[in-house]
Amino acid sequence: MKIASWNVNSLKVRLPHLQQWLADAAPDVVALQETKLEDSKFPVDEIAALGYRSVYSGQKTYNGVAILARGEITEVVTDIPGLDDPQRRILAGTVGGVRVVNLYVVNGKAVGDEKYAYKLDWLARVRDFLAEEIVRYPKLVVLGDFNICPDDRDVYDPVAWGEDILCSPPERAGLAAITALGLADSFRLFEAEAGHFSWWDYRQAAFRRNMGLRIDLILISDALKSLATSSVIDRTPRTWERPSDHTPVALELAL
DNA sequence: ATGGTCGAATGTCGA
Repeated sequence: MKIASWNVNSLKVRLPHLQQWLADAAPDVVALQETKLEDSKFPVDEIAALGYRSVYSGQKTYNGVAILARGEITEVVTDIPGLDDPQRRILAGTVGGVRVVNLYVVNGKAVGDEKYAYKLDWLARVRDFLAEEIVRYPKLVVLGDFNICPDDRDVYDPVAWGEDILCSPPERAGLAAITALGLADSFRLFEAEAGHFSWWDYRQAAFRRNMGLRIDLILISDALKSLATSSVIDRTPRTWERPSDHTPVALELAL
């Protein structure tokens, strides 16, 4: 089973890339972020034509998450229980016995900004939700755009970046509180080296210069760790014409 | 030193 995550930065603009990538990479499940589409405008038919079912929780202009899968997607959840949040940033579903939780974590703008406070609170709420999910669903995958670099290996210039947004200690602590539930950063099960990124700014020719960050993560529970056979970043779509600023990441499970 | 690029929208914000 191949499970992927991709922040498409507008599904309307990126639909051709998604169609191409589904055909090339043939994932069983894909979590999308920043679809920026109202549910009534989700391209269900175009995606069905490629053999995928869709569930989605969208909003106009901002945010929006979706899960596409070859199999049936059940037990869908679109909100953190108890959190009244109009921003569409979380979507959970069960596919082939695996619980998939798709996250579009708050960016936060800058350390100290009110959006930063919202980010830290949102992360804490997600942690509490996942603490319940992992009990109910031992085979748990939590993936998406985390908007946090796990450590300095995930930053092109960690000295220059310092403790700014996406790398501040409270953000990393928020992520650590989630991994401490028993959720491993699957990419690091296979690759220890620095310099592997999933996002590059559109400005300053950042992709060409590999000035990127690894902020798109696939976390897996202990029950799935022994089944993981690879976890990679697929840079190819970032080389295409008019790309998303993020490129897909993908996990292979022996399931 | 400061702004640089996209997307959605058509001002300007969010990333």
